[in-house]
Amino acid sequence: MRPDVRRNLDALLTAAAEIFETDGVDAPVRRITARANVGAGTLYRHFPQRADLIAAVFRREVDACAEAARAFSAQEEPVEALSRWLRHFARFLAAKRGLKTALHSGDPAYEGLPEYFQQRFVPVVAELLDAAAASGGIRSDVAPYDVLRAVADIVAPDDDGYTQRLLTLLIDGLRYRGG
Amino acid sequence: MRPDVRRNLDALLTAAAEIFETDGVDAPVRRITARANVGAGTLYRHFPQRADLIAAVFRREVDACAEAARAFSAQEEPVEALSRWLRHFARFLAAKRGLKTALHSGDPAYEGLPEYFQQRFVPVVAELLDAAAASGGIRSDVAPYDVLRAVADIVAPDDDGYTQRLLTLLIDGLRYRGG
Amino acid sequence: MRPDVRRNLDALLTAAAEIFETDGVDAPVRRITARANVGAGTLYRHFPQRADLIAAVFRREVDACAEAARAFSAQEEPVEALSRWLRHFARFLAAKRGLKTALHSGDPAYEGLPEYFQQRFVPVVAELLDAAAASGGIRSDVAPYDVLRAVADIVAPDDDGYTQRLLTLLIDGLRYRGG
Amino acid sequence: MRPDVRRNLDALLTAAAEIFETDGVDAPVRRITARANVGAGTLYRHFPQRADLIAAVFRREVDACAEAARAFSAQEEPVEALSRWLRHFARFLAAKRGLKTALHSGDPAYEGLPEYFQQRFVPVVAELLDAAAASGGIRSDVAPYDVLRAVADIVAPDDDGYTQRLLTLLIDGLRYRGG
DNA sequence: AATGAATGAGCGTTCATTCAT
DNA sequence: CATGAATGAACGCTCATTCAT
Repeated sequence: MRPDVRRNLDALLTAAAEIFETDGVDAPVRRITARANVGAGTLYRHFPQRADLIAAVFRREVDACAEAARAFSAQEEPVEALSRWLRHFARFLAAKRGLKTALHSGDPAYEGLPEYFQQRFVPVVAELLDAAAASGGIRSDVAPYDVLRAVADIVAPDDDGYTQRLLTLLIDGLRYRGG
Repeated sequence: MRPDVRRNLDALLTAAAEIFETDGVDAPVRRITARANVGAGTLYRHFPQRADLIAAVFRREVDACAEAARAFSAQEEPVEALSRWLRHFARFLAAKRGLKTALHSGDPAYEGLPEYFQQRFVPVVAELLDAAAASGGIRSDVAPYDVLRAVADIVAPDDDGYTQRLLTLLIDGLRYRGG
Repeated sequence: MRPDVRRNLDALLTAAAEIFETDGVDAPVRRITARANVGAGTLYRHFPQRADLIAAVFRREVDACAEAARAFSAQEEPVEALSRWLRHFARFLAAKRGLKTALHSGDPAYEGLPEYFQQRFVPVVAELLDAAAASGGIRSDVAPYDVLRAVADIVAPDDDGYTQRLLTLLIDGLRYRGG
Repeated sequence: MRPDVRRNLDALLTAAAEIFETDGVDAPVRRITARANVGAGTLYRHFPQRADLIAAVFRREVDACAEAARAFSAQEEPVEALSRWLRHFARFLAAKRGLKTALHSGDPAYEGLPEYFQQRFVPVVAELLDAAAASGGIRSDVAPYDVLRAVADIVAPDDDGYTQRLLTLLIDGLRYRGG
């Protein structure tokens, strides 16, 4: 990859990351290109769909977030590992203004985005749930996707207290069994 | 209030209700005024903020939804009454395309909207929670507002299965108590 | 119609006529609105399709051109009347830069335009052809539409000599009969 | 000429021919370079003007079309040879989407194009006209260029019926003499 | 009080052309 | 010589809001 291309790509990803942080993921395209000092065409060349840019911007962080599950699994007992990681995942989402909305918007501009995130995160939460269920700490009839989506729904970037309380409630729901 | 003013107001509310149902609450203003056979200025006179129109449109239904809690309380035991009403409330939100998003969007156009809904619904859910806690069916350390907001977060108009499963999980979380 | 609306409409039609003359009928919309000192929306309100604007701009002139056939019919013998009017029609088209191309472009922006022009002109040329054929001056097996289209094809705004020579040839073709 | 240069040139010509066939002669440049697996700069090096590319692409076919006149002249009597060749020429143009329009568009991108085609075709039609006039089958006061241009004007790729009828009329015009 | 025409900034997107690599 | 990434002006169009009528 040519160095100037690399430079432009980096500039775009950096600019997009900053803009996404402050303005959310559906900020005007022009703001990103302006910040990156790059023509509009350059952005469209690298990221024909807005979803492609979002995915690219968050890919590393997504991977890191997914990886974190291993550490929790290794260090904590299963239910605690699950709990920790869900909170970790919530923080991840909270930092991405507008991502939550985009994920379930149905807007064609975001096509492919939910799929990408699911592919990465569903296995992670599935494993955590299985381990916790195997340990007898939670019930085993809850789908990984539901949990993932629930956390995404519940995240409130501006109200961490609420998010934490709801996560507790959600995990308690997983712990609850009939009786 | 002059009769023609009254007529215009009614036309606007009716039109907006229909448009909101089909196109969601951030449908173009013009579609509403066109359907109501009313000038754009007339709408802005009565509802300076889009939130005002939404609140007005849904006021009656909000009231009805809140009232329904009484019936549930009278007919069911406390936890069941709570559960029933939360599902009722979820259906109410599911029917209002885009309302959920608008409620937490932070968009200045929707200023005042969350407050209005809270004023009406928080007391309702507070009462249901208190009764259920008093009966020993659920714990007592969960804030009404949190529950309300959680249901709004969780509602998925196009995926009732998910909504129902999550409501179950949420209520189970309320039932869970430490041990 | 309110006077300001009338004024804007006039400004638009005048501006469009001027722009069409110099830049052709697919000049950028913005150039027209700029010249008319009018917002883009105003143009779109009155003329949702570009074809609508073109039709409106040329309507009066189209009518005048069609009407002219009467005078020729009244004053000249049939074949001469036909000949004169075809040249008149050619001049009309020559003055409308790009109209010819637009008429047969298939571009959806020009939808409805050919139809409008045909509706107006086909009867005119049909009558002229019939009269000329009745007088024995030309053959009777040529379709009005073909003649109309042929003239449109042949018109060369920048080369009146060519246009005139070809018109002669075309009319001679009409005069020719087998032997 | 270096073999790689030759290869690129061939690829460009082949690609352009295919694209012109399907998308017309003002298809985006990029589509051509992409199909040829060649950089944009390579195209611009060889064909600084779009017209240069068009001329190069059609050169062989132009030559073949011009050559065909000889065969007609040899096999048919003069007027018939003329008639046949004009229809042949019309088919040639009809197959080149957008060429007709480009020829008389005045667009600077097509600069030089008309000249190239004239150089090749005018002598051909001149000879055919002369022969036909010499045989007494047609008049002798019509310029070759006019006939050529008229055919180009008249060609309608999507309406062969019209094209044929107009060609007949045109040739009849040539046959007509005063009378 | 009501109208609804007008505004015009703002959007996403395309594409001929240039020029660093 | 060739590449192909980058440019960036230009386009058509939308729509919340204002304000002359």
